[in-house]
Amino acid sequence: MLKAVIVDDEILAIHLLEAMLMESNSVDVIGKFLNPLDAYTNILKLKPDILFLDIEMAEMSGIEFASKIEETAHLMDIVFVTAYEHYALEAFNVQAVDYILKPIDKERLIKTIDRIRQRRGKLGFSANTLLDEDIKIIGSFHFHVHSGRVYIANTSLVLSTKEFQILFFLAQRPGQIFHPSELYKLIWAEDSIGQTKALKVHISNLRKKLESASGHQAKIVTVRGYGYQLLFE
DNA sequence: GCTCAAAATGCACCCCATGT
DNA sequence: ACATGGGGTGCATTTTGAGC
Repeated sequence: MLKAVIVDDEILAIHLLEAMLMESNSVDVIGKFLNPLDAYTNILKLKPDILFLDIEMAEMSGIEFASKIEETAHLMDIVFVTAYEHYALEAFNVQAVDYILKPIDKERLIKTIDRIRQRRGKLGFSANTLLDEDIKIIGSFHFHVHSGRVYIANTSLVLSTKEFQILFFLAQRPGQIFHPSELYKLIWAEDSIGQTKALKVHISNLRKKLESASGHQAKIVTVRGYGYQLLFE
């Protein structure tokens, strides 16, 4: 049974998430906090496996909270729960294992829990194990967030920062099509203002690297007039 | 802290594919 | 045939990191 702590400044959101976690029969909620400052002082004692964290809180943002937690010796899997998708990249920069949008979909939550359990099983670590780097398994990819490396089919892919961000973003949403300007905005966190040439160059480089490493296990497909999507074989 | 080299990123241009 | 969208290449600029 995984131990979880929920931090959210809305009591209803906490109750809803707690109920869903209890129904999953695989997660035990050992702490609930409305105030992130209270949570911070207690979380090191509780030593949870998973931390469900709201991003938009009055006293301290979830991103800021996660950064503070990262500085401690105890590593836990952080799952951000928010109503806003634009926080996604920032969230993953602070070791988020997953990112769930409100209103929470129960099946999506179960998948997240399963993935965390699988990951912990694979890596063989318990709640108090210190990892060298955070590994996120998506499809046939293993993303090593801290080193910026990606492993696919036992082959290591060396990517630049932007290439990693693009691939990481697309891999989390396989089959979903993103218009170049939309993708640019999400990765660069600013409007492309019609300038997506840079993105095209990175996509081109990624394709070459993906093909040499994985053959056709995963590829970035252009849907003419609509955008790019990542497909797994 | 400075310098220099390497890597990353961005941009311009050209070519190709597709739709009309 | 033409217009448009997309991909590839080469070069310029910026950023990063190592060495001193």
